[in-house]
Amino acid sequence: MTIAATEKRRVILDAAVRVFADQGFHTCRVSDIADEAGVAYGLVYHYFSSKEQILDTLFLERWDVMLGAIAEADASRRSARDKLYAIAAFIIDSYRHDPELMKVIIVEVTRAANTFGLTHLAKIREAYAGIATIVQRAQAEGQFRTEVTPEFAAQAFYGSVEQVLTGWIFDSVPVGELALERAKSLIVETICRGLER
Amino acid sequence: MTIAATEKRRVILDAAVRVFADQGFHTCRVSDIADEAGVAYGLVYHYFSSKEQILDTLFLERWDVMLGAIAEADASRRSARDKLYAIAAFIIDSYRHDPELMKVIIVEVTRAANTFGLTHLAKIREAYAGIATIVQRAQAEGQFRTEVTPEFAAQAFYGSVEQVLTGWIFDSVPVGELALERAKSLIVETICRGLER
Amino acid sequence: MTIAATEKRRVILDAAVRVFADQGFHTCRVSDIADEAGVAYGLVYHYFSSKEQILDTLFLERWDVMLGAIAEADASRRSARDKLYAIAAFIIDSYRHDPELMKVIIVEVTRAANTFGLTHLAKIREAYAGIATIVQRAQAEGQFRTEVTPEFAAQAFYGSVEQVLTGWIFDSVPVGELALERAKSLIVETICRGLER
Amino acid sequence: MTIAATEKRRVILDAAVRVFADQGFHTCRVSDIADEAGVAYGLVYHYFSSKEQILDTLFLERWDVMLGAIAEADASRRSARDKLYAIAAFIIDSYRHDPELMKVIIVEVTRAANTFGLTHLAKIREAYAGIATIVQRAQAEGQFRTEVTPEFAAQAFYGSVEQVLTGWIFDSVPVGELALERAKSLIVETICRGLER
DNA sequence: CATGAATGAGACTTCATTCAT
DNA sequence: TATGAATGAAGTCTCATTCAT
Repeated sequence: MTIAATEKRRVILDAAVRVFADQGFHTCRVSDIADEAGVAYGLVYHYFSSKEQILDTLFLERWDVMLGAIAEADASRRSARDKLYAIAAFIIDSYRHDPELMKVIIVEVTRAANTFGLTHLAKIREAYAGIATIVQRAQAEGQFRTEVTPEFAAQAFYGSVEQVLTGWIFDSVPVGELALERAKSLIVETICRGLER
Repeated sequence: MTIAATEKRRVILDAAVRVFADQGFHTCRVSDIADEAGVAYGLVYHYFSSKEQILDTLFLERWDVMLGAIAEADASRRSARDKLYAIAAFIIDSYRHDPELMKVIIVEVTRAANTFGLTHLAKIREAYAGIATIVQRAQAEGQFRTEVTPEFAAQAFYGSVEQVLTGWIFDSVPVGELALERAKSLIVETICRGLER
Repeated sequence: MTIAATEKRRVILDAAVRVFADQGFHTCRVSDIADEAGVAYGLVYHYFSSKEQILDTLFLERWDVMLGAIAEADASRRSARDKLYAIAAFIIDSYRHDPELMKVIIVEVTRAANTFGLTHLAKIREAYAGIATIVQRAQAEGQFRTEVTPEFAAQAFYGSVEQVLTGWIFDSVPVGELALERAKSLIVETICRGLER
Repeated sequence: MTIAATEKRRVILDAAVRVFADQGFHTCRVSDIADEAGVAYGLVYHYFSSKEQILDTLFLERWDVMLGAIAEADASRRSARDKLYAIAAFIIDSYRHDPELMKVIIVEVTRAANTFGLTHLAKIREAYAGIATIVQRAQAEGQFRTEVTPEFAAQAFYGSVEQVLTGWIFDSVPVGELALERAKSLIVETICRGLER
């Protein structure tokens, strides 16, 4: 595959992000993506086997990075609170960096697990599992209380973060830098105080 | 409208819950609903103007009950923690009573706000606002810390609850009675400890 | 199914015969059939699940009649020559009665077995088998020589008939009544003289 | 044209035979041929102007050889029966030598005359005409009866041969050497006895 | 109220062919 | 000669919605 070829593929993916974010996956047409990318209709099918596979690709590209971030946080020698902060920060910075991509991932994949026959459920759960591991270690080391199961805590934590992002995504007002930074602390503060001894 | 007529309408709505829960709103066909309800194709359009309106009806029916529950909790003379417990309990009991309906509401409406041109966004936000009011009062009365804004706290609280439900919804294993009960306490415990002074 | 409904189905089938005969199965579009039938595009798919299923229906309808004719000939108390004459006459009269339908069956199904994954091969072979049975009986009774296997003779006989029809099908000149009648005798005469003692 | 170039052209033609025989002309894609030949997509279009032209080439290459064989048989000083035997033998040996090519020619061209706008009809009829000439001479010389027209006899003869080949083509069981040899005699025996005085 | 036949716009996908390199 | 990315017309099938009965 030549460099030029790869570039067109990227152009299509980037266009798809904008189109999915703007119109929604179900509502948009493949031709909208082709138009947005400035390429011929058929080229989309040269690189991707279906509209859904474009979404899959976008999701997996990004989600794998996030799983990496979670694993990295877990592997570090920080406190559980700091680890969770790192994760919240990663997600929120992802949103800051590319809000459209995060919108697509959350609205069309993460929060729409039903539609695609639960294709990505296993992958999504890896993230919950990674967070649960962090909680579990913190409980074992006595930082966190054991009343709440790690899995449950992970759900609560991730749910809070995603809900906050969802709020921003559908807000008419753009989110300021300050709000983004504060959110990191507030989520972690709220959840961790609930979990800590 | 005769009683028989009303009954058929109800039969269609109940069938729609099962079909939406099973196949998803976008994937299912109107004829699937008619088949499931055991009525003729056209009768669906006698009672509802579109497939979407069926979903709207299901959502609004239930959501209004929930807004009532939130308002009632707010109006009561209990502690903020007890109020939030009442809300979490209401949502979880809703799931216990009719998991398919809750699945539809969460997966197809609440978590899919993008798809329907944000139709129900305002209505959904009323719930957040109701919860935020409770938090705000608790802050004013000194029960809750003021570091976290009421809106933010409401998002975190609601997000946790919904995320836990989502976990159940996509779990292959049915949730036991005990787990349902425990979840109520755990969520409130986790979040309120984080919010309380 | 009401009578009217059945009629529209028939109208579509009859239109399909004309369109398939004129343009060929692969070349024509479903919309051509709908147009020829004077019905809406979607109605074709109301009655048939695919373009191919229309062809299947046409073929099976007619072929079953032919299998009946072969079975009837076999069951009769006539000489083998007369039985084969009856079959040749049936096929040729089928062509006389509805040349377009026979063109479609021969050109698009019988002689195109490859295209449809050999869907109808078994059904087609039933006809050969029926003819072979007639030959076999004639051999057992001493009317026919045993040098040629019944299966082989059946192929030769059916092949001759179909080839003659094919000639007519692609002829620019329409075939006269006389030629049709003579063909019956000539085929049987030629083949049976070869088979008889 | 260099030798290498010619070779690639041949490689593509041979690959096309396998692909057409396996998938059918309409079902296969040009890229399937390129893949099978192990050449780049575009090279197919360097040597051939269209997918159809590949089939045309395959057909004409082989058919001209057959017309030669028929002409040769006609020109020889043998009996009509021996001439027809020579033709049947040539066709059957063609199948023995390259069954896939014969399958393609019969299934996709000879028996599918409709599809390609009757492109090759004239060429195909040359074969019938050649056979008819042999019959005609035999009638003129008193070897064959005159009840059957030469054209008709040619159709019956060719139809029998092709039908037998078609049987082999779609048989799951490979045909033995003996069966191939016997078929030559049986066809000629059956048809000529019917034609001879 | 009830039926289900009829409508037709719309979307995805395919793939023969072209063309720049 | 050789490559394979790029093009875009064309066609099948779906399905929400309408409507005559």
